[in-house]
Amino acid sequence: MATNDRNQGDQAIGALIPAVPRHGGGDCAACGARAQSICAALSAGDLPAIAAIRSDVRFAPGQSVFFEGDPADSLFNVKLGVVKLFKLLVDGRTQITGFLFPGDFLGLALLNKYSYSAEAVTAAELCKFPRLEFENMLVRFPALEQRLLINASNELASAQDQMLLLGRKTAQERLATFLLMMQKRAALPGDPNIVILPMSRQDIGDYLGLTIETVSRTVTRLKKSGVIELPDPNRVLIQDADALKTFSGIEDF
Amino acid sequence: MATNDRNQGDQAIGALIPAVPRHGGGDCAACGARAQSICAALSAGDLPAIAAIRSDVRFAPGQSVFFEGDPADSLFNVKLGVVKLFKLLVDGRTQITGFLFPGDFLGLALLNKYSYSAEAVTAAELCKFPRLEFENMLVRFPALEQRLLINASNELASAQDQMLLLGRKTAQERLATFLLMMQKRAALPGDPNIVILPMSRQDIGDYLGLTIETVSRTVTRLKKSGVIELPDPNRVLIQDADALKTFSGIEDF
DNA sequence: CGATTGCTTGACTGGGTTCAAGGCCAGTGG
DNA sequence: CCACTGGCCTTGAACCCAGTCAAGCAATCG
Repeated sequence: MATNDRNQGDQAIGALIPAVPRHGGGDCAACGARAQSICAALSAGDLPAIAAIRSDVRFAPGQSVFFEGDPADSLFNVKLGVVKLFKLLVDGRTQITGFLFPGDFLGLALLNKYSYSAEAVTAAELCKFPRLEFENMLVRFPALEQRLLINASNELASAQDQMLLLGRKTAQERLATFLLMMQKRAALPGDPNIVILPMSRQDIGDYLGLTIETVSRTVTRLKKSGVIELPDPNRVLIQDADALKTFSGIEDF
Repeated sequence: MATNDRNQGDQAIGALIPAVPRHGGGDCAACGARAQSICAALSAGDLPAIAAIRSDVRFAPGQSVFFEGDPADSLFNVKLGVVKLFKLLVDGRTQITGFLFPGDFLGLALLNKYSYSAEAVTAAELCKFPRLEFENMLVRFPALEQRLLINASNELASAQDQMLLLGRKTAQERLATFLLMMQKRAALPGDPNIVILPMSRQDIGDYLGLTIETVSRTVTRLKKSGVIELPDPNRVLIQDADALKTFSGIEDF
């Protein structure tokens, strides 16, 4: 069993940068995340319609985007930075269900309540859509709804991978899988073998169902066995990708 | 770490009942699963269109519906019985990602490959749709696609609950959560406190990330503490639902 | 500079796994 | 009718991987 009763009050930090939206943000044509986001389903001609309902919101590291149980009034696209989604048990044990990168979508909810919490890991900028207006867009642009379904299917497949990891993999297999996943999503442009870990050891543990100490020890073991190097704690150099793949339990990488 | 190298050849049993489809099955109006299935999104007038492309398939307990990696040519609705979805590691470790009951849908896939395996737990009857024809239906009936998206959102939410369970809950909390979940889905009509467990202890373990022995021991402990009774191994009488809810980590039950 | 924060390391503990045996029941065949 | 068999579940004993508790260390910041 794993208990994490670290304090939960980080969102106070965020108050430094009040997440005030700039309205009718327009200019989706210039959005760096568009090509990777659900908005790619829209033609250039349709962009103004969605630009009219959107706004930008910024978050400081540790600042909360929304809490589990909040009324799900908004949907978001990550434009910049990294966001984590997580669920809590009453005693503070935390499970991070995913890390979101630019282009990723969040906010789908049942019964109009978010079923998980979302918090900025790094400084982040999100594109925000009011729920009702967004739902109108779905009716108007079926391609957008189709894209959302594809999106949800992808997430479902990753969720199942993650269940396999959490239910059956060893600490070393979990770390290896995680590093390969991060390599896919956050490799340094220029050197695909240098992976940046924007999140803390605590976050990695909460994502992999491990404690911070086990994460640290396992990373050290991978380092000592020559599979990876650690120029600094938030940067991993993958020395032997094949070994990592073998450790990870080989899905498809 | 958990290893399950039980044999995988059960589908031979299924050969006794060759899963031969009865074609153009028609008669969706009489389908017992319709109200709970995605087909509820269609009006009575639209039913013939989908009836024309569907067929019925039957499976014996242990018989495989499809394997991870197979070309995803078909989508299915469970009409009768229970089906399990699971993923395997190379050494045989198994994670069941979900149990499906009548009305549940399966088969959404990326890149035209199933990303998990599906197998009948009990004798089961499934309604089968060829992929291409089904996709045409989605274009023709946007309400169906919308329903599918809602469906996927629901599954995603359960998947996140399951990640919390697998990553952070104790054996006892997992079992309590599982029994409450099964009560919701498989309570005996007549007495909502008698829950039928159609799957083996091995399946329960593979779903909860535990070994068969831990499942057995934990069930015994719950029995000894008076929370449940076991008339027989596949039937649970819930004596103290509140205690179960407390044990489970209380989500929303 | 002391204090704080985040990461690492060490020693010990413990919950769940592993290994092994035994019980129960349905099906089978002598 | 009963011995035998094989599945499935339960129980016991020993072990081990990851958790817990507790320092220690390095970088950052008032």
